[in-house]
Amino acid sequence: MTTRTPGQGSEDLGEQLLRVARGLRRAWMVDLSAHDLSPHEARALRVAADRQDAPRLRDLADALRIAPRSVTDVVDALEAKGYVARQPDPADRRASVVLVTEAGHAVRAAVQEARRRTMGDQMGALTPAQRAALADALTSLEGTFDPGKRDQ
Amino acid sequence: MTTRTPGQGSEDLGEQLLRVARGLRRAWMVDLSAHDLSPHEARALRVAADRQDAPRLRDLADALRIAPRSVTDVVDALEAKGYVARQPDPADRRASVVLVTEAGHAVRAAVQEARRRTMGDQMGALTPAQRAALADALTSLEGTFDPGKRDQ
DNA sequence: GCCTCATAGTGAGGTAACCTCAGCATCACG
DNA sequence: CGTGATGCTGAGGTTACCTCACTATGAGGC
Repeated sequence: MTTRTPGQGSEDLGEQLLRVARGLRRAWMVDLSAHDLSPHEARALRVAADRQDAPRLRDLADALRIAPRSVTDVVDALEAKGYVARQPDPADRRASVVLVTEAGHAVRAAVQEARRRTMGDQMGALTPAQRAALADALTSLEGTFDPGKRDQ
Repeated sequence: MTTRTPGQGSEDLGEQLLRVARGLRRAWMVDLSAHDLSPHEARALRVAADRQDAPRLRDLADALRIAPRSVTDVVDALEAKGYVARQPDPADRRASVVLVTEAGHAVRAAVQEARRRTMGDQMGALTPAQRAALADALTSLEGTFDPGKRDQ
């Protein structure tokens, strides 16, 4: 907590990490807006596309970490764009499941490709050794968080 | 972009970085909400406190990267809490400068200390070598962004 | 079978944090 | 000393969340 101690250095390091993350996120949002998707819409689309059994709205709420009510709007938006369709859940007549349409799979693939390319561009600035060291440090940092946080 | 590629690996690495950043940010917001400050309010307070010449609202807008109109509300909030005071700019009667009050300096110090401690806790999970490697990689990554982005 | 309680989704309405546009006061300059 | 730029703010809109209340179901106890 004094002069050039870990305390001070850590603060800077954390800020730097946040700054870099902001840059990555900004680039990501540019990719998304090119496909006219909000971050939540993209994540919902991804979750729905990645499961073999179509998720209920409730499942999306959990995955996106937002209130169930809010998922209704996200799915409404995706449905309006023709990327998903609601289908009654055969196992529970209260529930709906979210099916990804052909168009939905297409944009989801396009967005993923854009993301891959953008991230590749940025991470390409690192040497393999740097990438390995970064991964190592990030993995250690992830251990400091509440382990009950699922995401992406 | 080839076989066991940076392409795929980079995407994961970027996601991991974003995930870690999300954890840091979450902890930061907890610190902030303990002092009843929004992120923008905290940043505005910091900018105003760090300059020796009190900034105009316009300067805060630039520092926070939000529209000038939006700064009015941020400063309104800080003023309502007694942390800053508007003062007419002696050099330009159109403008106001933002002065940090005693109470403002106090919370700003408290928040900074909390941030330092929180970040120290998280970064403390790393060995000095990991910290150095992380800083090195982050510095390289920062170089890939548009260099015209000032912040914090 | 029926009653009760929990759960899935949504309508209504609220809030926070942005934005743009218009307007006023003031500045800077030819 | 007019003309156009600049600093701030009122009015009002958007987005992305939220809670609360409601309907339709499901599921367990008896």
